[in-house]
Amino acid sequence: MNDAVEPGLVCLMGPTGAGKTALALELAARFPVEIVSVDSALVFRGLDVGAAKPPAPVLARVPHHLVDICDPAEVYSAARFRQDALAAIAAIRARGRIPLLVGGTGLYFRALERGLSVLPESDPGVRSGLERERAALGLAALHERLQRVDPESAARIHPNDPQRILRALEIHALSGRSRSEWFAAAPGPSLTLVKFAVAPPHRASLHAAIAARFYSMLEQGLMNEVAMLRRRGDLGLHCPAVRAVGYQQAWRHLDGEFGRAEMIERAIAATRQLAKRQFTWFRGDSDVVWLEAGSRATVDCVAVALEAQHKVSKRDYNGPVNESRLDG
RNA sequence: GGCCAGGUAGCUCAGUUGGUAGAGCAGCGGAUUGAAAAUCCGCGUGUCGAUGGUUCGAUUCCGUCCCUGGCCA
Repeated sequence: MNDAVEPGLVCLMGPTGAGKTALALELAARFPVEIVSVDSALVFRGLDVGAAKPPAPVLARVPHHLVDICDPAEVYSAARFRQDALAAIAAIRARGRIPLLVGGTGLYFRALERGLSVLPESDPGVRSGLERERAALGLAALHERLQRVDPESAARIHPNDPQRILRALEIHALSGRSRSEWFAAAPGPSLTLVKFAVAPPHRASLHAAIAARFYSMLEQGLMNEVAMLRRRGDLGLHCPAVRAVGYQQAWRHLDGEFGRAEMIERAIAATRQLAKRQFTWFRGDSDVVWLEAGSRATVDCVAVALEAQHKVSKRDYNGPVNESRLDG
């Protein structure tokens, strides 16, 4: 009714290994869709087989956004994601095409949907200073300091959670204002998402798929990929890219921390744990529509949502929609 | 075949001077505001190998048997 209202963005969420990519590609064959990846690992160049990145020919055939946009030495973030995703979505719509958001990073979906508070960006200098203090004084001392500068955040952040304690202190050091003061301001504008989540019928089948997929990653050259990253010399376990599931375990194995069999066991377990945390994000969201991976009904269900989008995009933008894609 | 050491949670093991047991890992649930595939929090009933005996009471002590590993034949 109101043309100023953006149509809801169709999202495909789900745990790693559930079959989101296959579903997205099937939909891309039927609709003028461009995929916006919502995945904190796919952004990194050089993380390919281990991150289950779609292979190059697929990326070439179906437009993908927010894949291979960051060097593994850099730190990507939810804030950058929000900015990049909004730009990609606007560009896709301007082309008269339909953005399809596909991924498993719950925080990124939330950042899009609810917005983020305006906060000072992380600063490597301040961060490493705090890391040194942590090593010298201990985490408890830092939590006590947070208690003084920002009691509200200190109450919310567990004393054993170094990442959040350091970030809260960083915000204060950078700006002189506490994290909770920044949070008090309204977050950026929210977006309407039409959310579908895919999952295998049973946890056991997900676990089996995860294990099988890791062995196939090894066959496809995961270790070579990691060796390549190591050869650069500027990466390490402190890099978010190297901490990614599978890469981290391979890296530590090559450091001599444990043998190959243990690496495999740890990597598969870490993947299962990742999938569980992803479930926690999506389950907590009451307006997610759950679909069974790989079924005909699932494809049709998302297709209906995209169909609605397609009408809207034609009406609102009247751009150069490629009709031949429709019955592709 | 003999001797020795083991058989306790899905796995690796601790423990009970006799009152039916607890860690790590795994698993499960949760949190999640510029690292999020990260970071953190919570959750522990298992014929204590089997079977007889002693005992008010045995996973614990004793006997026998089974299984595993090592050494000796």
